Amino acid sequence: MASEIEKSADKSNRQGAMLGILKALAHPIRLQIIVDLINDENGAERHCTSFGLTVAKATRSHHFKLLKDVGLISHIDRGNHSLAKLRREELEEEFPGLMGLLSNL
Amino acid sequence: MASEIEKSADKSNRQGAMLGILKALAHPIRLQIIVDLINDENGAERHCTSFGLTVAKATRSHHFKLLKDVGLISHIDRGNHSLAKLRREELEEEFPGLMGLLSNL
DNA sequence: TATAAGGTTCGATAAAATTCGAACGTATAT
DNA sequence: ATATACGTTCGAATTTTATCGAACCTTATA
Repeated sequence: MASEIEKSADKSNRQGAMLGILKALAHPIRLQIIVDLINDENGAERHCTSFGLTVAKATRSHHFKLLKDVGLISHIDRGNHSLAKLRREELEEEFPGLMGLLSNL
Repeated sequence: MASEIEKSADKSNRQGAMLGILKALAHPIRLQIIVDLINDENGAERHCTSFGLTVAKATRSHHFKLLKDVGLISHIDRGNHSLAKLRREELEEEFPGLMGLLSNL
């Protein structure tokens, strides 16, 4: 059973996690990536190069790392190939409505 | 009737508006303000000083201006007194699910 | 094995956001 | 009318993000 303190901590972590997600989404490139992934078929895996980003590869890598660090995507690294996959179910489970909110853009 | 181009423009503006909102929410102080307002009773108006923020008044003013500029709150300025009100219905109309998403934090 | 093709990391630079004090403006109260 | 309280604006300093080239690493291919 959770004490008041634990519940409060949960709440804080939850808000912190949401803050991280909001920070990650608060950039046009990263928002576009997530919107694209949401509108893809469920479970789709996409090459990092398939989003038509017009930035240097170091910058692209930076943005994908950020999205991965906050849990928006999982990143399959095969050294040569890099695939991005939306963590759809996990996100819907933790923050119901987030996917739907971003799917209408 | 909307042409394809107009629909595309709408889409882009919509995403731009959402990007602005995400940027506004991507700061702990501003997120806390909005979460507090959401959990208040509908239509509540609150003094800017009632959120317990520990920043200088210039900083506080800056954050509230940002929230107002992206349409998250309306700002009633009486010279002396400053009240903040969540634009709940308008936001729910334009971005269904946003209020609900932030109400569970 | 050697070569090429991607992706990541590092270091430096540029751009954006945050913060605050000071000056100013506006309303309320004495 | 004067003083006080509160909010905004301005300017500067600090901090955080974003960006890119170069070097490096890993896999695939000749």
